[in-house]
Amino acid sequence: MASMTVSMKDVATAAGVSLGTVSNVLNRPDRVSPGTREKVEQAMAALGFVRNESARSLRAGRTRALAYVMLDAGNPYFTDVARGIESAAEAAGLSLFLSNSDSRVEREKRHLEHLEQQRVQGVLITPVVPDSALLDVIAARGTPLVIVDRIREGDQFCSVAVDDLLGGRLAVEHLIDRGHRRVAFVGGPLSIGQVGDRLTGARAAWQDAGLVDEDLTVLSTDALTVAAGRSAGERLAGLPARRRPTAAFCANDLLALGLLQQATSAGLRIPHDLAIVGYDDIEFAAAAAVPLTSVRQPRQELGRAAAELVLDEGDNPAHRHQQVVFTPELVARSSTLG
Amino acid sequence: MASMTVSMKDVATAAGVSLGTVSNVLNRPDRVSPGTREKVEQAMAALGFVRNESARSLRAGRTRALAYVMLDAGNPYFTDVARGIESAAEAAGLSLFLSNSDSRVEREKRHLEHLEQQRVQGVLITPVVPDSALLDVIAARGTPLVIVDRIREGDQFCSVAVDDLLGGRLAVEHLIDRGHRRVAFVGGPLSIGQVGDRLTGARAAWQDAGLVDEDLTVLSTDALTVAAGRSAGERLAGLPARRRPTAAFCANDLLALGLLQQATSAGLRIPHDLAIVGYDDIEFAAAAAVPLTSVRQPRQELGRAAAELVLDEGDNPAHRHQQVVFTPELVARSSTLG
DNA sequence: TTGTACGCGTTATCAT
DNA sequence: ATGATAACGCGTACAA
Repeated sequence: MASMTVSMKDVATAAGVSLGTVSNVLNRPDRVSPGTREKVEQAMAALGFVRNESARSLRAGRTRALAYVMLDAGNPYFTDVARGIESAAEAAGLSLFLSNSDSRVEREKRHLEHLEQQRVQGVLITPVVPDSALLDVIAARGTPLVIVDRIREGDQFCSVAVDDLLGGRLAVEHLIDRGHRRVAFVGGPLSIGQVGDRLTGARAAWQDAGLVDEDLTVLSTDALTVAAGRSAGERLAGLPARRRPTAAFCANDLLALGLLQQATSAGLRIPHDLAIVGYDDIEFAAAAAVPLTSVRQPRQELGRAAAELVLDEGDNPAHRHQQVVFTPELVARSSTLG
Repeated sequence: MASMTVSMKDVATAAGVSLGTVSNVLNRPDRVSPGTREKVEQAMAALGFVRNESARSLRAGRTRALAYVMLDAGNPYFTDVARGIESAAEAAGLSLFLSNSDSRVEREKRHLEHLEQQRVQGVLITPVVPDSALLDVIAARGTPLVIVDRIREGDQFCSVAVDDLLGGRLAVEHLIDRGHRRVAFVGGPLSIGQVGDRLTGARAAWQDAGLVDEDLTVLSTDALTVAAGRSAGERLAGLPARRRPTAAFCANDLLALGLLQQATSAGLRIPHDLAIVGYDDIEFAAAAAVPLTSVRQPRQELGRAAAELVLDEGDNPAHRHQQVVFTPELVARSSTLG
């Protein structure tokens, strides 16, 4: 109905007090006598007064909000990270704006521009391309910015990530322990830092075990999705059994699930014919028909730590940029333990 | 570095023009001569000017943004709906604020209050409790509000949903066609409208086929999650084979995946010992080791339609509230076709 | 074509 | 304890 908007001035008039008093009721209730406070509060309720956040932000110079630009909202990994961020934001009395770049640079750019215009207190982002110049521009202009899930060297900003070299190592050491001597690394594009690091860690473990490079083959994929996993599964299942790797280490769980599904439907038994290790340990990993061995990352903690870093950068003049690295953990399940 | 913020006034000074001219360059570029425009644009670039959205919104009386309050950001179903909303928002030149109530009323309330304070142009919401009075209050105060995934009768607001009665019917008719005569409905809490409707549709199909009520048992769950599905699976697998239903219709895919996993690990073969139908057809449904038969909902279209309704309500004085109902579709896969 | 001035709703400072 | 008033940055009507 009433498209008319109620302002503090209207409340003041209705309550028969001045504008300043209404403001005091809202912001320093102790500075106003119980009687007038009561009057004002009743007027607010009667008129349906709603604070105008735009005006507050304008006055304050910044919004009471944080923002997280997700790389892929469809990936439960990132929604878990977002949960961690939100819990920290809530504790700080801030709201959280979520947006989704969907791995596309132009969408990411659009979101970042919007957020800068909103004057959010801080931006958390899992960037499509971590060394995008836009990030530096934003940070240079004064918006606290933290990179999530990716380490960037240099002192330009803070970042939080999980040790992907170690994660790759854990996965492959586990496979070697289980007796595998021909392993495929499934993932891509390799230009994605996480993917490259996981592969590097995998190779290091392989070499440390004295195995030859050729037996750790790389099956490169276009994307880290279930569909890409399926197509990798086709390629793998198409190989003659003698040359086929006995195990696959996938750069994330979505790939692993796609691979698992395709391999199963091609008649391979998991883990007997093909063992599979995923990465991220999303909830669906444990729920797969063959529960998936995976490298678990402390997602919520990652998000919380990131949020605390932006907040510190915004509030603490003595803030120093830092790189926080969490430690992953292997969770062994049926897909390798048959 | 520079925590100093650049305003249009600064740009005007730097470019040697007046504030109004800078504004014109931004909002009506045609009303300004190429020469001065050039000067102003260079000044903006040099100073790193970023428009202040708070000031714009204050002036305009509303934000250039829509908001979607999701019921469960961890459920891919809702992120797909969000994608549809975003595409419509983008087409209208608006940004989209995503928030997640996580099925908790107090979180939903908090988000709604924030959004009202932001003066967003419209709120889309999949509510925890569809008849919450808060929704009416917000609508009454003038914020266009559309209910997503739930029909609410009465003319208070618009809503978009998928026909859950039909969906339940499709699922059970399919099972009857496949020869099943003892079926379990798995879902809950039944107080959730969608769940109740799907059950009602299922019962209708059951009765239409002349089957007796007792053979359509209800396995009630606490939540629509993978974990709840697993525990339902335990209960089901615990029944003696003679009494056990030969098929389960789950109120959503997460339940179905949990059930699938638990039943498999309890030694049941899918679909031979137990056929399973899910609901939503999320990507993981097709990717399960036994690909899941599911009832598909047009998620992106749902989101787009909802967004168009809020926009219409905001822009079109002749707007009339309406209830849009989409039609679901059964996608048959191995979990019932074995 | 360009400049001036006012108001959007809020907060904070300064008087009273 | 309360009231008056000046910003915050922007958009626009109006004047020049």
